[in-house]
Amino acid sequence: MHSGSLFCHFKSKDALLYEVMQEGMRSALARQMIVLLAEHDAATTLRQLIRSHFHTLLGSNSDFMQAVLYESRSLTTRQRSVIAKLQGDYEAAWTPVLQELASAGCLQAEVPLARLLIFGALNRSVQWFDPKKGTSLDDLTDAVMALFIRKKPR
Amino acid sequence: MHSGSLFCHFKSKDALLYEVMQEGMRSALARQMIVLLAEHDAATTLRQLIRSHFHTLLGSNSDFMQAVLYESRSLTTRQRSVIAKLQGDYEAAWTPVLQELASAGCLQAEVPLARLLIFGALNRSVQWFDPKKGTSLDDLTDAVMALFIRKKPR
Amino acid sequence: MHSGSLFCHFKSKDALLYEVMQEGMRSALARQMIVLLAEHDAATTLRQLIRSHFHTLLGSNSDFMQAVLYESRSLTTRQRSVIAKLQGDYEAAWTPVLQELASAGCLQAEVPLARLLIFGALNRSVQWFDPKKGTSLDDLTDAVMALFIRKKPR
Amino acid sequence: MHSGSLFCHFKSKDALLYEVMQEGMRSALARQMIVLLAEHDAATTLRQLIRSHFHTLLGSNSDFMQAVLYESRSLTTRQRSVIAKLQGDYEAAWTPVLQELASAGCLQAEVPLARLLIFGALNRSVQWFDPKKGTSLDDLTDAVMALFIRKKPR
DNA sequence: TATGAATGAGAGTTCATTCAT
DNA sequence: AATGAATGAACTCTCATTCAT
Repeated sequence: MHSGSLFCHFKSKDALLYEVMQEGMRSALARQMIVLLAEHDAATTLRQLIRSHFHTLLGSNSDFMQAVLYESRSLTTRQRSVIAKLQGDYEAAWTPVLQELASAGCLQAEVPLARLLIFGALNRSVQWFDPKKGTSLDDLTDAVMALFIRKKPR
Repeated sequence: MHSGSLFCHFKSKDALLYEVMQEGMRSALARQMIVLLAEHDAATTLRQLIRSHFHTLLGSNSDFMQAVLYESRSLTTRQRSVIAKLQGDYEAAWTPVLQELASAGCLQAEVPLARLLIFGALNRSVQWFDPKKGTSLDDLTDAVMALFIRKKPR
Repeated sequence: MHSGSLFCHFKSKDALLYEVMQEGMRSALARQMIVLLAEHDAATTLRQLIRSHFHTLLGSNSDFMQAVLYESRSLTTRQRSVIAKLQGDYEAAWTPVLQELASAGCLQAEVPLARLLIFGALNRSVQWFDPKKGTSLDDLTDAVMALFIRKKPR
Repeated sequence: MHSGSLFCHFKSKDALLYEVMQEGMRSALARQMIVLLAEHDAATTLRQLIRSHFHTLLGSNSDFMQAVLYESRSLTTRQRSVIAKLQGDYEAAWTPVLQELASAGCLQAEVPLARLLIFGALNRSVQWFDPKKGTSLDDLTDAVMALFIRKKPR
C-alpha cells in the first residue's frame, strides 16, 4: 500500500486502528459466543474459552489484539471507551464460568481478581509465544487449566 | 523541567530511558536478593518474591517497570539486550523456587511455562491495580498464592 | 519550500549538501575536460581553464562551489574525502599545463606552489566579484593571465 | 575555561569574536606600519609586506585571521563594518606599493584587481600551509614575489 | 480510487546565555 | 570573578495528513 492510499478508506490512521480494534473485538466476541452456547460443564467451557482466547491472541489475524492491549492510548476518549466496553463484555462472559468453578472449590481466589490475573497470564503470551518452539495452542491450554483449576474436591 | 534541561544530564532521551530501566532493574534484583538470602521453605519464599515483585511493580518509584515492560523498543539492540539480561536474571531466580513447589505437587505445570504465566498475571497488574480501591499489596499476594499454589498434598 | 519538504528528496540536510557538492564538482570536471580535450598551446589552454573556472565559480548554478570551499566541515569524514578527491582531480589537471608554462619560463614558481596560489587567487573571487560592477569574466580572465603568465622569453 | 566563565569577561560569544578580530587587525596594521615606515624601494617593501602578512596569517596568535576571513557573518552589521574598515585600511596600504611596481612594468595588471588576486592567493594559504612540510615563510615569500613580480624591464 | 510529493505540527537536540552559588 | 546546572530559542528531522494529478 502506498503512503496516501490509506486516506481513501479511512479518515485517519487512528480511525483505521479503531476499526481494526472494533472489528477484531466483535469477531472475538462472536467466536466466544459460540463456545458459550454449547452446553458443557464449567471446566470444559473454561477450557474452550481459553482455547478460543489463545486463537484470538496468537492465531492468524490476531494483530488487532496487540492493538487492543497496547495501543489504546492512541484513541480518543470516546473511542477508547467503546473498545473498553467490548473488552469488558468479552471478559465479563468468563465470570459465571469462573464463579461456578470457584463455588465448586476448583478455583481458589475471588473471581474478579482471579479473572484479572488469568487474563494477564494469557494475554502476555503474545510477547513470548513462538509456534516454532513446538508448543501448540492446545498444549498451552492444557497447561493453563492445570495451573489454575484444581480437580473437584470430593 | 524545561525542554533543554534533560540534556545537561543525559546524552539523549533514550539514554535517560536506558539509565532508568537499568537502575530500576538493578534495584529490583537487589531487593529480590534479600528475599532469596532468607532461608524459608519454598512456599514462603515464593510469597515473599511475589510481595517484593508487587512492590517493584506498584510501589513508589515503580514507573521504570512500565518502561521495561512496554518501552524496550525505543532502545538500541545492545541496550535492549542488557535490559533483557537483567530481566532474565530477575525471572530466572524464581525457577528453583517454582521447581521445588512443582516437585512437591503444589504447582501443576511445567516450570518454564508456569513462570511465564505467573509473570504475565503479576505484571499486568500495573494496568488495573488501584490502591484507592482498598486492596493492599498483601491482599494481592495472598490471592496470587491461593490461585497458583496448592496446599501440599499428604 | 517548506520545512519538511527537503526530506522527501534527501535523507538529511547534510545529504543534500553532499549531493550538491558532488554533482557540482562532477559537472565542473566535465566542463574542464572539454577544455583539455581541445588541442591548444599551454597558454591558450590555461586561459580557457581559468575562464572555465570563473564560470564554475561565478556563473549561474555556482553556489555549490561556496559549499565545496567553505562547508566541507559539515560532511562526514568519508564524504569529505570523496569531495576532496574530486577537487584534487580537478586541480591536478592544471599541473601539466602549468608545468609546460614553467618550463618555457612563462611561470616563475614551482608548479605545486604556483597552483595553490593561483587557485587561492581565483577562488577568493566568489567573495568580491560583482557582475554589476561592469567587469566581465573575460576581463577577469585576461587580468589573471597578465598577472601570472609572462610573454614567452625569446 | 568553563562554560559560564566567558560571560564574566564578554557580553556574548560574538563580542569576544569581535574583540579578537579587532585586536588582531590592529596588531596586524601596527606590524605592517613598521614595514611601511622603513624606506625601501617598492619591490623590497612589497616583499616585506608579504612576509609580514604571512606572519599575520600563519604565525603564532594568528587564529584571528581565520575569523576575519571566514566568520564575519556572525557579527552585527555595525561590527562587520568596523572590521571591514580595518581590513580595508590594511589592504589599502598595499596600493601605492603595487602602483609603483605596476608603473615600472613589474606588475602586469590593474592594481585594484591585482590586489584582490594577490590577497586571495596569500590568504588561502591558511588552508594549505603546513610548517611541518619544510617550507618556511621566507620560502613562501620568495615564491610569491617570483610569481607576481617581474624583474624591472630595461 | 490510487499515488507520492509536499506540508507543517511536533518531537528531539544543540548551544549561547543566565543565574544561583 | 568563576562555576556549571538550567534555560529556551532555533535548528534538524519525523510522520500523519493533504492534494494535485
